[in-house]
Amino acid sequence: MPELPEVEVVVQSLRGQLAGGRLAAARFSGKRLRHAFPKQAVDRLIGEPLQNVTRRAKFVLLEFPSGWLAIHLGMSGAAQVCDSTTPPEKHDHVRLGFHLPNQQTCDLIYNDPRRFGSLQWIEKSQVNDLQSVGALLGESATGIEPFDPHFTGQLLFEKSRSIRAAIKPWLMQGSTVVGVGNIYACEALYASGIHPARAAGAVSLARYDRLATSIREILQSAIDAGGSTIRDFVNADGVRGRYGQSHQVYGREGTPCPTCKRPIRRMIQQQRSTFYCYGCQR
DNA sequence: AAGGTAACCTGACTGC
DNA sequence: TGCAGTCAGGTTACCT
Repeated sequence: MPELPEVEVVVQSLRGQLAGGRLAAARFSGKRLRHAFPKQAVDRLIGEPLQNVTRRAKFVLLEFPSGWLAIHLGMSGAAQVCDSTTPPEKHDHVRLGFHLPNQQTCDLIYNDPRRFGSLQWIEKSQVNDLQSVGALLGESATGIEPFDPHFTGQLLFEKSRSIRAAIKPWLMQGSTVVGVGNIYACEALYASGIHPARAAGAVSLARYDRLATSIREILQSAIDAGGSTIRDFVNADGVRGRYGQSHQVYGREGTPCPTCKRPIRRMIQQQRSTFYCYGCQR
């Protein structure tokens, strides 16, 4: 479900709805997610104030005085804030009850049919900045944030010199730049005219400059549009994203390329669909 | 050590 | 109506 824009949209709506809240209760379905649910840590969190909601790579970070509760939405996860009386639904796995400043209460519900997502706990004592939080969460969260001013074409160029693998799966790994998943990798490569199967180490600095710019612009436009909804993405208010209407190649196999009118093609890389224009991308 | 593959899951959709 | 096959926004353990 979520790449960086979708996660950012969820973070922003959670931040608004949970501001000033204090964790009051936690329930877990018991079903195995990607990682074991950190039950002990979450139980100890009860009573602590939620200080902030932020994002690192594709993780939603709920910040408490003692650490971060990191939520990953996997492919099909959703984090929504509901009234405490909202009845449970199928695939609800975690329910966090909050007391809000105005004497109100609400529940943050984590629902995930495929269970590729997870909740992990990062103790603040072992970590001092968000960069190291990412490193503790996994390989896919080790790269630079695309909106960090240090993310440039020059950086992509330098990091890619010894890479013979295709540029698209290399980008998606998250060890160089984080948050670029299947949709936005396809879109950004199309926007910068780079063939997704080209070896990462065989792309020039000038083209990496264009790619870095495209990545930032496309991610920002997607955030502004509330994210992409392919089938089921909703933000924490249950609202769907509108960026899907702006996809130039993703999910558009057979339709004419917006630039040269040749049909968009689909191929498989690392078991993922890649959409591209064989005329415009070299 | 880089790079490819299989695996983790459920649900929606297509075609016979 | 049903059944089989395909596909889906991600990540990582495990091969070569």
